[in-house]
Amino acid sequence: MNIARDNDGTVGKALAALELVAAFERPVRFSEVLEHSPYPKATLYRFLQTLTNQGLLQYDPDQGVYSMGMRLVRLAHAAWRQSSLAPISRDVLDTLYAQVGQTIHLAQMDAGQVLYVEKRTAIRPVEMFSQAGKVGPAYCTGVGKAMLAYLDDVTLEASLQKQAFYQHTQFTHTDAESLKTELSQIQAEGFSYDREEHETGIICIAKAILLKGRPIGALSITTTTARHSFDDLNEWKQPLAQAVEQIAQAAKDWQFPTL
Amino acid sequence: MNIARDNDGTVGKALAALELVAAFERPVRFSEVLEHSPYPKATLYRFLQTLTNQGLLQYDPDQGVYSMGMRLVRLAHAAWRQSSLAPISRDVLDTLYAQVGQTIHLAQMDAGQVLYVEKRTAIRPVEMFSQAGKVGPAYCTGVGKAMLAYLDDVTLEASLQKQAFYQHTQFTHTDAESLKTELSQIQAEGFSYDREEHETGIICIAKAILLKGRPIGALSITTTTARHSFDDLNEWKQPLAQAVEQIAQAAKDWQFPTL
DNA sequence: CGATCTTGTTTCAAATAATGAAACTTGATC
DNA sequence: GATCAAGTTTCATTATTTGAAACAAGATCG
Repeated sequence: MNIARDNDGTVGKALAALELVAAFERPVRFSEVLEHSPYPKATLYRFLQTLTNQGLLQYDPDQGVYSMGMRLVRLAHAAWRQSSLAPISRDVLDTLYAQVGQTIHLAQMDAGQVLYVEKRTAIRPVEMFSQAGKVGPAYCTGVGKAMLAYLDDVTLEASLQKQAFYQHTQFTHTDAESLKTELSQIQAEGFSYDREEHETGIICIAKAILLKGRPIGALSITTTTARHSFDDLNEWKQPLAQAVEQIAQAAKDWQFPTL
Repeated sequence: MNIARDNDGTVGKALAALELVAAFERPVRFSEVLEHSPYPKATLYRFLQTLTNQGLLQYDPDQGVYSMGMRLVRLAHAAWRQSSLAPISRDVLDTLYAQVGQTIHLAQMDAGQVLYVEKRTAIRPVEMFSQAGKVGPAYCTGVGKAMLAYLDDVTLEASLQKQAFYQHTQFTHTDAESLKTELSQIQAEGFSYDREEHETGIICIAKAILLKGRPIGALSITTTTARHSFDDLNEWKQPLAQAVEQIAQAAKDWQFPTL
């Protein structure tokens, strides 16, 4: 519809408070949240109390700290099952994993960011950034760029606004222009690559999953420079494309809600 | 600090509307939600709009249906990481699984129900929200009874009120009294059993994870009557107890060295 | 040992947002 | 082209939220 501003009344503000707590990634005192909050003391206090009552937060009286509530996990389970690509992609991912034996990620777009919804880990898992439910940047990941490449102009601009363009490595895109140039190439080629743009030594090949021409997700095969060269990535083009096609087909049959 | 009623204003009501959608377990039309809703048309309409704006719901204009939003998955990831037992239990579960080779569940209590936060199976080692986030009844599962057995009287009564006592099988407890009797035994013995109370042919042994005398979770080893007898379950007592002890220890140490 | 600071909680009148019956729009159906 | 169902908007009324300030409860200090 329009820009997701604070026109959502009390609910929007309460959720913003919830995000404040989430951002800490650890249990927090009331005063800590207050420091980072735009709301006055009493207001924030009541928000946290309401959220706790509702099970969206947990309060530990011993330590006097708030942490994220388990009700979210229950709700997320419903979300994951009914509107992520993950459940319908299960078998396809298993097959693809059996074929390539590398780490596989299935991701979707969420608020300009990449949201990982499913994963298959390599036999010897390299300890790296990613888990289902985890979010990552779009501008410097294979799956992120794959999806960006197929967005319509309006949505793309909105998404680009949200990119941090933080230079994680020497290969990271640091501005929208150079990223856009690559997005054109990706659309032309149909495949997207992460050439150590997010983490040194980590590379991947990715491909967008399209429904009615719009990207509903992306699939990637990840490896390390220690084990494979950039050229090696192309050997997975065929199985990757096939898996993407199968998921797209399944999504079509499932009448998956478009973003 | 009292019964979680509607004293949570707008936020509580909006979340109730979200639960309405979640309960369908599939994308729903506005009118379908309305039928099950205590709110008038216009009110519910605005709730769904707000929730959609906030990414807690997704709206598919083509089909005119609402489904659960991906923002929940993102938030749940934070909850799962920072306040579930799952992350700190990882290694312990791996070890236990290697020892017994049976399906393992790690659960916590949430609103009188059992919330599964982690699982190990032979087929798929890492499944996040597909299995984690699932809820089950407390009165007829091994993990549920294990936790109930250690609740204080007040909390226990509140939890018992929420049990459905639906007779899943011929072995299911159908009233609070018979359940209470078993809870005493469980507390005395330290172990809890599911003797086909939830599903015919499925049995398990479970043990509560205690912190300061209070149950913070439970761990179970599940098998089938086809493969094992009730007596066989006791062979896992030792490794199960050890795993529970290790998780309890990890939870204790996890008390944050306040920054 | 009382004073002072820090952190968390409650109060209450004013400001704001939520409410819901009813009217309206849209699109499908006969 | 009339009828019906589903979804959306309006607007005066009502109820909730708001936040400065006062208050309580520990800590820490002189």
